[in-house]
Amino acid sequence: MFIVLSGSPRGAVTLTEVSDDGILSPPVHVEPADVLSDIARRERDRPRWVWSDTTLWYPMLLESGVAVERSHDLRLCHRILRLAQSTRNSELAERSATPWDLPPHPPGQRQNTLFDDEPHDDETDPLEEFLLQRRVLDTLAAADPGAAFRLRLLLAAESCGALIAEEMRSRGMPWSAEVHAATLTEVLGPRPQFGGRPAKLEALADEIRSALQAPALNPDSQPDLLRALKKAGLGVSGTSKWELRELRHPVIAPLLEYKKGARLLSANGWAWMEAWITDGRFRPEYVVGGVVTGRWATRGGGALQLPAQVRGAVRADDGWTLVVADASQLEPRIIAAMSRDEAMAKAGRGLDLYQGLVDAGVVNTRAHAKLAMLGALYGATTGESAQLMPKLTRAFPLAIGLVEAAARAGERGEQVSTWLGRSSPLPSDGWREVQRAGASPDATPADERRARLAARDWGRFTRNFVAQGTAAEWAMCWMAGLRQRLCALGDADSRPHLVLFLHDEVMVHSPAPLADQVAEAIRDAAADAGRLLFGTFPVDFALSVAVVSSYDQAK
DNA sequence: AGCTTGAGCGCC
DNA sequence: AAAAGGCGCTCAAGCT
Repeated sequence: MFIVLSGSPRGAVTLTEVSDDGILSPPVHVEPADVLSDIARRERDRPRWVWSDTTLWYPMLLESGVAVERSHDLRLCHRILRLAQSTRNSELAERSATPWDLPPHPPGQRQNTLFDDEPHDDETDPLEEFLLQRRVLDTLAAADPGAAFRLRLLLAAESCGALIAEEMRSRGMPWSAEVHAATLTEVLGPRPQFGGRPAKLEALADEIRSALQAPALNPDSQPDLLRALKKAGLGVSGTSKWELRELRHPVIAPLLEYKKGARLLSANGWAWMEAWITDGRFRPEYVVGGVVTGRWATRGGGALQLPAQVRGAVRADDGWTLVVADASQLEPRIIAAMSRDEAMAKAGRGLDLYQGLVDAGVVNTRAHAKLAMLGALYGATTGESAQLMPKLTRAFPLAIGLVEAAARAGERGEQVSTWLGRSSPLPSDGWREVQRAGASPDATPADERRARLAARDWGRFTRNFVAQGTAAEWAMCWMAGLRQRLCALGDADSRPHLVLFLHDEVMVHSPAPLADQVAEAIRDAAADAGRLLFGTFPVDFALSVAVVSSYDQAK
């Protein structure tokens, strides 16, 4: 059963029940004061809540301690359906753009008036949109039941992801400001009282100035630094650390150390801490579906790029513990399953698929296995990685064939789709124009070259899209299943809960005595996700699971 | 003064 | 040694 919510999250709300058969009950009007209790009461029947945008509706509920089990996020689902190859000719895809096509609202601006205005017109009415989406899926189901099943699974997983994102933000990641501050002081020196560089960083800057004999140098200025390096006789084209690392000169060591410190200061320094840590919690804003492939993004805080340096500050509360799990070599296992490549699945039977490649005699070393696999997933064209590719192709023709086919499709300007049916965007008009010019009878060699390079670029993108996007689907199913299992553990006020999701990694903050049960739930949910997507195909989704008191102890 | 762009580097 | 997919964030530089 579905309940469609329309109106404004903080105002009066209209609820319409829609049965699984599509029968509508008369709409019920609820006054603002009664909305929370009404939703909480109806949640006992475990409906799927249908609303315009989880980020608009769910925070209000969570603030009042109301969690919901299932939802359908119309905006996220619309974006998937609109682009999907499998619903290509549907009434939804053929419509001109509506407000449902808008990207997620900009940072800080959580009130989106587009869906709050009352009354809604047909274009913005949540019930209309929901019925439209149902029609599209029903039509697909009649033509291709399997595709409809997978797409519905994707929409449910995406919507559940949106719930989880808000729940994680509501609980927050446990963060010790004391540990973080101690790390900063150790690396940078004490926090400057009146701005300026911290002492240890300033000392390094002085070392750099004297090593380069440039007393006025500001090491933060790329052009200044580049000029000074060249003047000191170093043949560099930029100031990046991977170029500097190769040089032998007294300035290199302090310069690299300076860069590392300066990076820590600007990205995760005291200012970051003041902006993002409150009451011992880090609450980043996750953007579900923020990446074209279906991966999540974040807005502010950089939660998905926490450097190893500061991970020690993620610490469980007293009496609690962190259960951290990550899927090993997820994307290779995904392409093995998608292509039904039994040989590659067999190589991934243990924890380490790369070692499995060595044991199967495909390559000589683990490092080669990793390099070759990354080349296959990202489309390496040169270097050692590309040279290893033929070995992979011989050993795993199905899996490699799958990513190669995705690359060729992209080069032709076609869409590709993930296992559950999320489709890649079409290339831009500019790209098509470049292809047209390159194929024209009076194309110059430069035109042809430009077309070839652009085609290859887009092919590398579509190649990676199918693997990265399907991996994201597996991860969302994993996490949704885990969330369900965690609900059955502990008491309401001491329940293990997700606090971090990082593409192929999850972290659960758990009462210490429940850690083993949480670890088991994580493993069971991973196995479930594999079966949900790929049925009985024998591919292992291996996990490494660690029970730790702080994040730096994982791995 | 305020905006965009590019370099650089952190994560998967 | 760098490369090759997806991102976010910050700073300085360069622009209006």
